[in-house]
Amino acid sequence: MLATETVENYLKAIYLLQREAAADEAPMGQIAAALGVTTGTATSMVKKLVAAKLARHERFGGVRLTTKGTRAALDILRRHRLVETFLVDTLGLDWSVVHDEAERLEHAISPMVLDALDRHLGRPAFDPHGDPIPRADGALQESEAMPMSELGSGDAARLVRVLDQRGESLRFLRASGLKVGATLRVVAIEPGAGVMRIRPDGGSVVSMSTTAASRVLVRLTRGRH
Amino acid sequence: MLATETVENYLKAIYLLQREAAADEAPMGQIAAALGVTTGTATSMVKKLVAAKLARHERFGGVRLTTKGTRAALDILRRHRLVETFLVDTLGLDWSVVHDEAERLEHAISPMVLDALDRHLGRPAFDPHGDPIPRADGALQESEAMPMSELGSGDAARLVRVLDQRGESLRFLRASGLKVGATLRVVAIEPGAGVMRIRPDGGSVVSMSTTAASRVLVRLTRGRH
DNA sequence: AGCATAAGTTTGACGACTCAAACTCTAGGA
DNA sequence: TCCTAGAGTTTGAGTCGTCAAACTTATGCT
Repeated sequence: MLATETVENYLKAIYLLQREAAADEAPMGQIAAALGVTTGTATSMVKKLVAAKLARHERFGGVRLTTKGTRAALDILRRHRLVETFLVDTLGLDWSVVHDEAERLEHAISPMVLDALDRHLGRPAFDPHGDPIPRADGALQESEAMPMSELGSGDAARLVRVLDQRGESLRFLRASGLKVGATLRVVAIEPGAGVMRIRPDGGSVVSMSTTAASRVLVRLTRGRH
Repeated sequence: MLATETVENYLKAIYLLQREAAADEAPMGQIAAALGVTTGTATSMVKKLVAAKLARHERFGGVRLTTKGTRAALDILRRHRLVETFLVDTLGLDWSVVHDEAERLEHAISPMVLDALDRHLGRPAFDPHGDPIPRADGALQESEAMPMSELGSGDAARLVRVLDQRGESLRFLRASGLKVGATLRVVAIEPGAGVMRIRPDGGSVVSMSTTAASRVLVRLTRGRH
């Protein structure tokens, strides 16, 4: 089906950037940045993906995966997220380190090992960061959630997903008692300072920038309305 | 410390061939065969290992790892065997398939994951084939054992290690009830035919060539003397 | 409209790993 | 001793993924 480890990385990066981008297209520069290569390198690799019918691209435009490319990207994402779940649930590693580890392991997992892993973990639907794990057939169920930054003062909510998976951010959240599944309450909002104050249940109040809060997704349990 | 996946594969192959070879040197042709490359390729890679002080080699001679190379090879072997143990013990895969899977995974395991895996498995000393797992410091304890081919008629023994790890051989052994830890008895030996007949405890008699039997190691529990 | 700047593309080169094929050495008969 | 078969080496070339640097296009500001 698909080829090298490098190709897998490009597909995954394009897939994720496409989800984020407004135009549903991944800009070449961001693909390059995501992979840590020069834009020239990204351009020539994308050319290869296009030749393999994994992506579409026109000169000076954005990159978009084909159905085939999307299917392959979801397969990689499935491997990545199952491996992360395994590293946290079975091996007990901290969620702030598993992303990088999974990045390496995801390419070495065969379908047989993947299925055994899935079974061992009880066929989980979400990984430790709350990201949905694509099913083997490529189905992906995003969970309903809103950015924590949109909560109002006094709102109570449950944390369901963390989008920013840099180790630094994850360590801050864990240290604050903000993990997936935790409930919390908005104590105060200071729009001028761009800061909100949050109290996780059973923890003490922490301050977060609105920007950081916008990358944490929650589900409202009791609104202020 | 060490470099690419390819280099790791060469080191592991040389280490294993060196153990087997009479002269404690790995012949170039066998290195090439083990890695599935031409001898020309092996020659040039070995040249690189020598430049990195991982191996010694003189023109038209055999290859021998340096202390540094041996240390690196043991590290890879540790990863390989721990992964195999994990695949069998935790994920429940059959021992006839885990070798190839571990071959891919061993290169993607970081020290942190390796240690977590080791802890999760209870710091095992042997893998599912009975091969000793090198310790993190490079210590390796070979178990005392003799080839099953050296048993005499009527001898009882426990199977402690399987050297031939091709899927075909392992499937035969498993189907016969001959797994690591099993006890067995030699029913008959027919030197002319080069065949011995074995009865695993709780199983029925199976025939094996002396050659195949020589690659199965046992510990005598009751001799015929 | 005109132009500077940011974004993307192309080109030429390189390192890692590989092969095929020509070549060289070693060792074991006759 | 000589010669040859087998093992090993060398050379030239190719693929993959990468970079640096020269070049092209698009965009947004004045």
